[in-house]
Amino acid sequence: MLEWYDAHARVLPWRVPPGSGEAADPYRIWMSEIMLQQTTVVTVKAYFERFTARWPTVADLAAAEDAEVMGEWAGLGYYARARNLLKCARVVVADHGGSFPNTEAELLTLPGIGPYTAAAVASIAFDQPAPVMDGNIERVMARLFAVEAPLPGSKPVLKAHATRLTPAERPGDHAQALMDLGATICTPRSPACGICPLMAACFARAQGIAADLPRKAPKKVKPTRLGYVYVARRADGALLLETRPEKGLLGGMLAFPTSEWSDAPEEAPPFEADWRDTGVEVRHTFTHFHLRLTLRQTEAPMDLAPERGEFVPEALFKPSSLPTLMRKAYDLSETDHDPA
DNA sequence: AAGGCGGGGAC
DNA sequence: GTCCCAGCCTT
Repeated sequence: MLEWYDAHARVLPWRVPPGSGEAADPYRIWMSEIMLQQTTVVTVKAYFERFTARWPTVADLAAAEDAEVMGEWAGLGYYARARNLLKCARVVVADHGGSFPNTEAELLTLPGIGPYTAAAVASIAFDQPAPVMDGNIERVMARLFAVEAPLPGSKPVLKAHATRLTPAERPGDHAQALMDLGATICTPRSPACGICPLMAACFARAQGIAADLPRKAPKKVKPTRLGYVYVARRADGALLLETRPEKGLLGGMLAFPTSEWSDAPEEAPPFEADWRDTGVEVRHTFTHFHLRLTLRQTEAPMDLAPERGEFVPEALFKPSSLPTLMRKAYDLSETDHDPA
């Protein structure tokens, strides 16, 4: 596995090339692992570059304003990660002298760091033989040992296989090798068994069932929820926006006011006005439901003091600081701005 | 143990 | 449209 990795390791912004002798920066490894949770490498790259350029050290990040970090994270999703990222940076500075702890057990106590991330940081940044388990490695183990029991019940068996294979030497490169393999060869559909370095050892390949593994429990159907979203613009271009509550969907993110989201939502405009029915529907799909928001718009008087949210001057408003649902509403709203 | 929690790309 | 992704937290 390590020979294959030395020859084929992907070049990634947070990765130290194998054999370079360079030490990995725990801050950068941690940052990349948080961003990579349930998120593809392609998506993460640009965010990782922006974050590390703006905040080069954990102390820089710990000193940042909450709104700056949430705005920079906008579009990446799973916003609890951004809130925990900042919490974690502040704990590392306040309680660990600005250096990440170097054991799996200590890392596991930090906000936003669970079993996967603790093992990944311990092995990649600190060269400790902590067995790393993620979706890629689960799939590789299920195929390598032809585990036919469905996920998530089979997780303990897959973890046992991964633990047994974790070497004392270069455990971080071993873990990254398995993840690279899962991402490029042992893919969910149409695995490229013909060029796989583990071809000779793989039981699923021998049985011709590689593409059928891992089996998974059937998923639930996503319901559709409805609602209204209210875009109010003043003559000077300022937009009415609010910061959503810390907990829950899009927590801590900038947003246009909306009604409740349900089967039969009631209108809930942020202030009394002649709200135009634009005839536009904003469609978006979250992890567990589809959403359709009817777009309402109005011109707000300059002297209005809203009870919800506040008017953000045009010069201070960055569309890129909105989560994608709200960015869609902004792009679909009728204005003189260029949707491109 | 189960459910909440984003978004984009591949098919 | 569905499935998947370097998962974590709450209940």
